[in-house]
Amino acid sequence: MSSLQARKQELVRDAIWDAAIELFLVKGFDETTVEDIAAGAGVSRRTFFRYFASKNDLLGQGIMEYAGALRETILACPAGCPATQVVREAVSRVAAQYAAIPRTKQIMRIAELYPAARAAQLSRTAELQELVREAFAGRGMSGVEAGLLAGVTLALLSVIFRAWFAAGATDIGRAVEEGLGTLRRVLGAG
Amino acid sequence: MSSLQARKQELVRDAIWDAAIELFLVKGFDETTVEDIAAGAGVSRRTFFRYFASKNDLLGQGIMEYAGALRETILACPAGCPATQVVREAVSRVAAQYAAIPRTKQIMRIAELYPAARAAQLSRTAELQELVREAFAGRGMSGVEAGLLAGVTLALLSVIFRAWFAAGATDIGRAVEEGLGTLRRVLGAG
DNA sequence: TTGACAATGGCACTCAGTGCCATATAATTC
DNA sequence: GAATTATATGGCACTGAGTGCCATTGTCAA
Repeated sequence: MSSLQARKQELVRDAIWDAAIELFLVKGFDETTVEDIAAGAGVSRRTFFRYFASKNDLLGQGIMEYAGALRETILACPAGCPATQVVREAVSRVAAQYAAIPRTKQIMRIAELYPAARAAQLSRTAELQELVREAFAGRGMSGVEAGLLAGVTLALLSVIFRAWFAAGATDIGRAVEEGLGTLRRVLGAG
Repeated sequence: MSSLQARKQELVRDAIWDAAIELFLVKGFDETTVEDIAAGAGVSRRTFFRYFASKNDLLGQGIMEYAGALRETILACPAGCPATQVVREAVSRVAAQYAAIPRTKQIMRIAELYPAARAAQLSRTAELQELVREAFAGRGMSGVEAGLLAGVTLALLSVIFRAWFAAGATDIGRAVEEGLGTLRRVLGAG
């Protein structure tokens, strides 16, 4: 399915995304209207909404694109696989994928600058955590286990991205191990 | 500050809240407009926005009312206090407080029924997690530790509320212990 | 080339959210 | 108790988000 239409759609989607990020960084998130973005991308306002459900969706869609991969990774681990191993694989894989998207850093920068943008991203993160919870529950875990592991998984992802964003490059596999180690150590005492 | 004005404000706030919950449960969340709520509370649309920043705020304000208590509990623990103890106290205290609010169950019911309402609540939960993270960081922890503990804390709260909502009453102290135990067990292997 | 199908643009509409100002009600002062 | 000052409210008007509808344009297949 790489027809001319599909490629044009990808082009338009990218144009919208680029125009939006540019404007967010220059004018600010709240000050940029959908109309501005559409104009910047050379497209009508109406068309914008055919690609993105909302202005916030511009920030969240990148996250959600990999929700499926996260879910599959969790469900793909063999039945007897210990929970930490599942978390390890899921976090490593998704972090690596997400870090590879060029727009990720710019989006994190925008979220860092503007509270409304940060709120939009946090909202998506919470949504993603729900999906992860359901995936863990699908592995035959109790609701409590699934909920806690989902929390741990997303917290790890968040911590890793924070480090990755702050320090430039990060060895993601190593960061996951350190995070799990920290968690064990902190929870172990008391 | 329990003047006549203050008591009237409380009255109006409650009237709006009650009207909103009633309408959400009867008409549905998306189908209920701010104008409906204002009319139901016997107040103008403009006045609604003087009490609540948005329709979503009706669902989130209950959560955020206790953000301060959560933060203080975390910061109040003595310096050498182990992290699990901090988490234990924070979760226990806030869970008990939040469970005592009459509207909590109805709001959870609404969030259960309507995706948009659930999204609004999740958004607030994520916001709360940020505050908790900052509180842990304020205890002199590393960013990684703070991020992970905040994730664990909110996951525990979520799990406990889920149980509390499903099963009617729950021994919150016991639930916290079980949650922490589950977490140690699950993370210990592998 | 023609006909089916998808993408786009433009229009109009509802609703959220906000600034502004006039009015009414409470608190304060004399 | 009357006058004055704050504060809460209501109404109005405005911008912007998001959506349904339809005419138009461009793409694909026969």
